[in-house]
Amino acid sequence: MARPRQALLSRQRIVATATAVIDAEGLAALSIRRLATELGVQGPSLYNHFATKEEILDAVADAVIEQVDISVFGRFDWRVALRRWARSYRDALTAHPNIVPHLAQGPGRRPTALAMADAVYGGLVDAGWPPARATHIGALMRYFVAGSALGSFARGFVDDPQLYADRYPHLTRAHLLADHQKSVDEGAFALGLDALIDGLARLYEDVVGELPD
Amino acid sequence: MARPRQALLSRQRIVATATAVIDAEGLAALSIRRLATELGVQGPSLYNHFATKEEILDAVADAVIEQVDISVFGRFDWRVALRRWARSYRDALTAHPNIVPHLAQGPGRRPTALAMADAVYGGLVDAGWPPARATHIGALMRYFVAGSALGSFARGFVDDPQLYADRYPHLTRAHLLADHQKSVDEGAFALGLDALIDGLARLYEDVVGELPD
DNA sequence: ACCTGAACACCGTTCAAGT
DNA sequence: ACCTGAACACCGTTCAAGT
Repeated sequence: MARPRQALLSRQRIVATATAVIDAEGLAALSIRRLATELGVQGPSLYNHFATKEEILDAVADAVIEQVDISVFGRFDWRVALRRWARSYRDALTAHPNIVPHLAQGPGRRPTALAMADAVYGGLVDAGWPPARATHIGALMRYFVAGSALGSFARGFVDDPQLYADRYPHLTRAHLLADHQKSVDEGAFALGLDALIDGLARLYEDVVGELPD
Repeated sequence: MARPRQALLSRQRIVATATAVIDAEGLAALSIRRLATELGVQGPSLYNHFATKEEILDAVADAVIEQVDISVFGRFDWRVALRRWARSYRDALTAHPNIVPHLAQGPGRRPTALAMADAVYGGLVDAGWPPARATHIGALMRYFVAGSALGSFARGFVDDPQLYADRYPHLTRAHLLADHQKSVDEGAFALGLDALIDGLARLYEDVVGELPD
């Protein structure tokens, strides 16, 4: 074949297909050859569009973050903005949980991830938070959201009553968790988000005080 | 050589060496052949002690969790116990951050991880939390702690002033974050832990009420 | 500019052969 | 019981050769 008159590949198509493989079979299942097969080309062709596999994973991660709604900062009270952003952030990550370990390494040079960090930090500083606190809040929210998407808590428990019986006196019903995966993880996230924002709002009143309107 | 009269390997020695390689060079650097070389044997020898590489990673993960102090449950007020456990949990994970993505997949069949889940859940239920809430609290604490250890927030920002200048108006000082990695991550964790436990304590008073002594 | 086949130095795992 | 060499089907990446 050599070079076709119309390019067979594009960065966008590569990223979309990589995302589909990672979603369906996990990070470990994504190899260059496998991805190439899925795209109808040979492995080395991909190196015309990305320098390394790492660059492909970065592009997948950034495309996931592109789904996060950061328009809330500046438009709503910081408590409301933080809550809506955290929900949107979690929704984006739980739609693609297998890429979370890669994405949680930080924004690096990924433009969408940097734009998100900029919006969050800027929103908090504009709301009156001291810069150091704004950094901490951005960090701790990422801890909580990334942790919640990294692996389901409920699915982490094997569905085998024999495993828990006798040995772990309080876990006698843990084998049922997997059946309620979604509501357990959702309930835990909701409770943690409430507690976090409640705790931060109380601190805010001490640190920043009520601002005159 | 064939079989030596004194076994060259033991599960313990394999786990210790695997942990050292993962700590020093990351999860991706740990291959069976590399680990075998480090242990002075050939690759296939390891399969006399572990059935798969996955089992080795499970053993590394469980050894990390073994360092977490779960003796606090039942000995202290649940707020104090939760706080001390979370700190100890984070200390254990941040000592071995590269294994966190594996470990955060849940306890599976790892005995130490199951014992920890049992202690946390039991401690909360004994303190009067309804079972469903106790599950949620165990989950959300894992989200926060695992997220905080998964990747440094501060190190996630590249040390390159040019990257942020102009493009990200609020991140003009982000290139300095890496220099303060430890205090940024520690400050964010401390703030989040305070907010979480404060928020949960307020809920506790609504849900459980004050118990007579 | 963009795709290919061949090649390099790697993987995890199996298995028969040794003691 | 426990270590070995050879082998299998894989990896990510490079590169000269094609159009």
